[in-house]
Amino acid sequence: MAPKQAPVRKPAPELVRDGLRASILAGEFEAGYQLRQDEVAEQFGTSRIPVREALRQLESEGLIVFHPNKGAVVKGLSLEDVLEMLDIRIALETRALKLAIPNMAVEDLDAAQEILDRYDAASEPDAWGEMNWNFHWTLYAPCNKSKLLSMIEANYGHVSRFTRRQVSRAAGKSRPQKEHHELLDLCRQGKIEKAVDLLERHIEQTQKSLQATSRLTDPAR
Amino acid sequence: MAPKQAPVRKPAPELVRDGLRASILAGEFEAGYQLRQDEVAEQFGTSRIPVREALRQLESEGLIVFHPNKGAVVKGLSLEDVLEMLDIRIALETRALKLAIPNMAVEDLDAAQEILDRYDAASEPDAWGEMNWNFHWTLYAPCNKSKLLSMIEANYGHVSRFTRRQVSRAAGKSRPQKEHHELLDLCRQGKIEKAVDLLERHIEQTQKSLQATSRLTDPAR
DNA sequence: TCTCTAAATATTGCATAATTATTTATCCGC
DNA sequence: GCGGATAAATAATTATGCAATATTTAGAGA
Repeated sequence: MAPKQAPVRKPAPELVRDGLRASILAGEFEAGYQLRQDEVAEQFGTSRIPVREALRQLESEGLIVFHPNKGAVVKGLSLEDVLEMLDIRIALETRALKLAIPNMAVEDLDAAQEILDRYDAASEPDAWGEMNWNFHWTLYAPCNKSKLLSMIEANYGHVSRFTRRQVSRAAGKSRPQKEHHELLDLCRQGKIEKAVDLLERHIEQTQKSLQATSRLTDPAR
Repeated sequence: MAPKQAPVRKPAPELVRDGLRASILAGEFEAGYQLRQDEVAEQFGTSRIPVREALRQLESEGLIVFHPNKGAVVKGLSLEDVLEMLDIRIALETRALKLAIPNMAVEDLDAAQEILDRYDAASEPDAWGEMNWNFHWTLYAPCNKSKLLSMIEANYGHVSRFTRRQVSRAAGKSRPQKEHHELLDLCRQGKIEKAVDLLERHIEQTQKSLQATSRLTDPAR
């Protein structure tokens, strides 16, 4: 039997879902934007049926909201919502870190170190976000818990959609980066409790930065 | 203007989704059971279109799995999967407890106490599960984080589908219940760190019980 | 009897069509 | 002009139908 490449044709609903999700997370739509079904259908070259299935999944993921008989709109998040998602980041990521540290290999630590070095060298704030996340992810991945990791990824995607530019600039680079180095050191030394505590404070710092910048942005609310 | 009751008719996909989810979580289907679209549609008195939307949502929730061109089956979980979900319980619930304790009112503590008293009096293991969860929930609810709480609820639903009978019987009543009393005391005294630590160990205990009973159940694997 | 193949059957996937709800436009009285 | 009712247009929702894929059954040959 020839090792025939499985002719995997992804079902339409999944293509639409993945495409829309990428667009939404990339910030291509503003909050409240209405996703018209025939429009999306035409864009993906299908009928509205697969589109509706995709939209329902994105609804379950919390990216859009369905209004009965009025369609789906891209979900907006309040400051409180984002702060809560940062609490969820703390919850999930501290657990992942705790489980990951005993499993960390030298390569994992080296990879994290390398990211930090590049981070140190980088000057444009726009690049910080991605490197920041790569570093965190490198620390969590060794926990080897696929569901936990995918929840972390999904939650971070939501958060970053709203904090992308704001936080990294506001918080600056030096303080978070200092904490990153400390965090990596603690991982190296296997100091689980201290590392977890630091990570918690590290993300709480993001909460504070966000609150501070938001207070500046809309002082009335 | 008359205070007319809004004639809110829930859309079909949501009815089907909620109905199927309840059935699955109640354990009415065994893992691997195929949910035929015609069958479900007839059961709910609709066509297959809303059913497909409901199934897609349940897929996103992790309750079923879609196999292209073969339909949807109720998802089964391995021991590792359930243990991982208990890790997620620890992650989410320790955070919720930490945030809840400063907000706990006397009524919250009294409600929790009352559940424990009824728990002490109950003799049938089948009732333990629900009371156990009511107690935990009462401790988390004051955190006032709706998304965190709904994640906790969803995750617990998945776990309990597989641990319902197994764990509560295997672990017995006395040890978990002793920990419940301790936990409530720590909440009363506002000892956040100690309470969180105890909760973590409490759920880890469930992991151990589960591993122990599973080792007894299928010794080969 | 067993196995392989092919027809029959069942089921999914998706497009089209019909229905229903909502929004927008138009008209009329004031 | 300004409401307010009515009609047209628009969009969402759901039903139906058909093609594609998978599964089962039946039959032929060893």
